[in-house]
Amino acid sequence: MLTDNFLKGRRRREMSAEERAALESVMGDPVTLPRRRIVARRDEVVAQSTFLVSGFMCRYMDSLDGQRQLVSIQTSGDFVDLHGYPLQRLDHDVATLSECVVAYAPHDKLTELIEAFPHLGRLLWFSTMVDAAMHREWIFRLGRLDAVGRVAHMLSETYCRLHSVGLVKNHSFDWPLTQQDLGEACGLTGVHVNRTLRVLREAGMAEVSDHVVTVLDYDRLASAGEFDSDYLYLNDHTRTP
Amino acid sequence: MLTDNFLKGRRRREMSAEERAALESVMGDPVTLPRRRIVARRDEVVAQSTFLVSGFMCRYMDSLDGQRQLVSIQTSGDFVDLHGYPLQRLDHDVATLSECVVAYAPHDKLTELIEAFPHLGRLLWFSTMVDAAMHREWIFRLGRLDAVGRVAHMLSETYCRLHSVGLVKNHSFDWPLTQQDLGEACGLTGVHVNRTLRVLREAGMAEVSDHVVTVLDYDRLASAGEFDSDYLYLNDHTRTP
DNA sequence: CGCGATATTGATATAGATCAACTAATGTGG
DNA sequence: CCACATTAGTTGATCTATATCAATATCGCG
Repeated sequence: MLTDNFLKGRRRREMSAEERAALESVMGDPVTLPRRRIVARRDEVVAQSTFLVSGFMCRYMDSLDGQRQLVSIQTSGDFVDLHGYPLQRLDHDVATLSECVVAYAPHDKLTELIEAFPHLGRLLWFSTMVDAAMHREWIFRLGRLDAVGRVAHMLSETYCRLHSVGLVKNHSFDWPLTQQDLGEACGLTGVHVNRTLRVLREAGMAEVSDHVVTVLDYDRLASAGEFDSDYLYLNDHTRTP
Repeated sequence: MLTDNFLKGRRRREMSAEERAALESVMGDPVTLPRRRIVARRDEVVAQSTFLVSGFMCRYMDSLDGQRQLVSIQTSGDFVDLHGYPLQRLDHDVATLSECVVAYAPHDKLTELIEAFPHLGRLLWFSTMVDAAMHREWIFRLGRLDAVGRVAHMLSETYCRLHSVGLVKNHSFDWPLTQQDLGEACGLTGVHVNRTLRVLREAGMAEVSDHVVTVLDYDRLASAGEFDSDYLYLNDHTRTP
């Protein structure tokens, strides 16, 4: 089903078959989007939210001089702009990083869904709160870690998230971001990301090549990024990669 | 009433008298907390959330070498750790910055409240999504603004938030944070915050003295911080300070 | 084959950190 | 009420991580 990866591997995922069917029923047909496509713009009034079935998307904000700051990266199973449901209008832009399959959930149907299944409503709320927890971790990363720490933290986070939905094979996962993109997520220039990745590679922690990340030594990578996956609210089974 | 400032000045505040009374009824008696008191700790399982009636609180995370990063500042009318309701356990610490009056809302009562008043449930969700929008703006601030921009943005944000709940008088508001605290919010050292505040003061944009911030030229301050209050989701009446 | 995008490396510049000293305010115990 | 300790703020000198600028290399693709 389209929503198979929704909250997969997370604590509190307990969702009845009935609830899952109800959630699935509010989704429109799946749509394939090309890479680097803007999906929603800041200030836009939104009447539906995007569920990411597969691929990578991001949310970002641009500064006046055109510098871009990613504020989140979304992967398979994420309800990308569910934030737009209570907020009604977006405070950031949303775009694809790779080719993506998405399904749209109209907000009026979400309202019906939540009134019929209050517990499912709390799960949806929960999923947006995990996003907020990731935001907080990004604030910490930008405010208190140096370049090596930031990149190590970013890679550790992505590794754990993708592991929880079964998208890590042989310690590797697809990674459609350029070094420039990674810099825009970590508050660094593309050039410095390049040098930082070399440090991680030469230390035998992780390497990125050909749009695939391979985590060579998770413990040391996580340690370099002061990373602890607690804030992802994964369940015991998927928590340790 | 205790919750008078909840969502005050925000879009979508529409709350019926019945809803407001119901919200008020889940709050315990108000409690006064001293300044610099830790209220909740990371990893703690939480069974109640803290509503901030008056004063300043913060949420923060410490790095391994003891460096602190504030991830949010909470002011009167904020449901400080409502995030803990869907999440059940916290990913950060919570403390007071000034003497505070708070009221606690037990989570089991919140569940009853939301099932009885689904619309009120969406308002609570909305309030946590405004927090998430602020998190995103903090990510942008740390990732893309220089020291002057970060501090200008922080002061602009606080000015608008306090204005919306009526706590700005004569372009001034109480500000219990030290320069060190402000640095911990902006990813700067206390020393550099000092120099940065001097720049803002000498430019005639804002000054901080004796724990009071006075905004001398809001337009230039906001401009220096690339600040646009959209993400606070204020209504038309309170939006322009 | 050639062109735009991406990655890599080197040289130099700079914003902010760090270290250090001093001042001003605030509080506390004798 | 004063002596002294503690905390917060201020300023200067120096250091360093990362930005910036520049050049070259590589790769996928029309």
